[in-house]
Amino acid sequence: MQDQHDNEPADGHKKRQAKKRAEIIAAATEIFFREGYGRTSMDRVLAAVGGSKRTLYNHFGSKEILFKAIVEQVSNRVLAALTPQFEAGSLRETLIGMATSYLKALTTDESLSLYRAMVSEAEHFPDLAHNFFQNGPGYATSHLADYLRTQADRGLLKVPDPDLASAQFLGMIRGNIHLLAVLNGKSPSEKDILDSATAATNRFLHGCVDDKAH
Amino acid sequence: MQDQHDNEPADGHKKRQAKKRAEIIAAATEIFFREGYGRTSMDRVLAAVGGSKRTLYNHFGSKEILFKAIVEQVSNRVLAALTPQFEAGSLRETLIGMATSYLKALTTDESLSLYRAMVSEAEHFPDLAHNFFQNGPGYATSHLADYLRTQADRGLLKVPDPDLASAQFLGMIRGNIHLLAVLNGKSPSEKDILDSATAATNRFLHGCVDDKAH
DNA sequence: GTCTATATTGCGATAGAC
DNA sequence: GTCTATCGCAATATAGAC
Repeated sequence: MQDQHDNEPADGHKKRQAKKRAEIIAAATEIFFREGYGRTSMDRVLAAVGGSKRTLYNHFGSKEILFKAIVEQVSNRVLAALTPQFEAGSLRETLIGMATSYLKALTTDESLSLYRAMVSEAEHFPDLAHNFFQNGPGYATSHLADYLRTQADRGLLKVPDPDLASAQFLGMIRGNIHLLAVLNGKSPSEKDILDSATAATNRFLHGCVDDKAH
Repeated sequence: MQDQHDNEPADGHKKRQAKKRAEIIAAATEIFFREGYGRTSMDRVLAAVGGSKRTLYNHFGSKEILFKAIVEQVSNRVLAALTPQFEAGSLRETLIGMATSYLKALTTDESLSLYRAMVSEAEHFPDLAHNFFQNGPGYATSHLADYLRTQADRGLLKVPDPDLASAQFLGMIRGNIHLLAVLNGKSPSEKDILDSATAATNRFLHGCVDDKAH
């Protein structure tokens, strides 16, 4: 290979670099989220991914940088799934479907790990914690609020403050299920999720819907 | 037997020991909760409390033991305050008062620190995490459930499953306030707390109360 | 590989309580 | 004076960031 310009690596080189980077992140993610930031050592990461120390530090200049890269990558996977998805159907059916998918996304292994990491490291990585809230729970709240607002405008709901109502509803959906999963390290069953979603929707609606039934 | 058994040290010695123990715990609590378990070193604790390493290890044989002692002590202070307190008054007033005191207790600096520590270390101290849930959120839930059950028996509430309703209500009270406080590290204002408590109660009641008003 | 940090222990001296 | 808790300092061994 005599010829490629030294400053312009060919695609193959970039690909190899990207592959290595992905391998490091994949291996490190598992360790960082299982052991926590403090207990995770770069040596341990290196042992898992293989290769040389030099390579590891060429990709990620420090432990903090590696951690941030991990969080960013996992956030992109996890937080998008938190956004409420509305299917067609009655108001009640829509809310139950949304609540189910929200609770399911929230209790994924990866989601629980990210939550633990953000709560643990909020003080030392305030920017990560801030982004986590904005793109995760915060975005889900305001997105659901938009839906509630449209339904309120149609007279189907009585919610003077859609953002507040949205946060209430999401909080009710989580109930104790989320915290239990966080502390126990195991996701709830499908049945628990569906039950909680249904019950939360019923209680939320019967407090919001204009109840003129005699 | 003119005096105490030879194996039982006199009161003065015990008192000095107890004082030192309290000093260690006080200094260590601040560091463990601010820095997290992993980042906290015994040397750092020692520098804060002063004295000798041997004394530290005589009181607490290891870092883990010290951490457990801290969690136990803080739990006793914090978790008791989480238990819903019911004052006399109408159902609505009672629930608002309960919600307010619950949310206030939940967003204390110490309560937030304990929450972070338990979430962070749940995997490595599963017994602590289990006790935390049982004596904290779990106990609060079942205690409120008892109250809801009595009100339901009197026909004032329509709650077929008081435990579920209790978890829903408490989740609604927390809304996003608790997570925001956990991630930001600062407690919400009195106004935010009272507003959330009132709004949650209103929504909860209008979904439970038998709404025959035409 | 290097250099620092860290958990844990040993031991003789000291000071406070009886 | 006799306990007993504490102190100060050194040492060991291991791990960790870079």
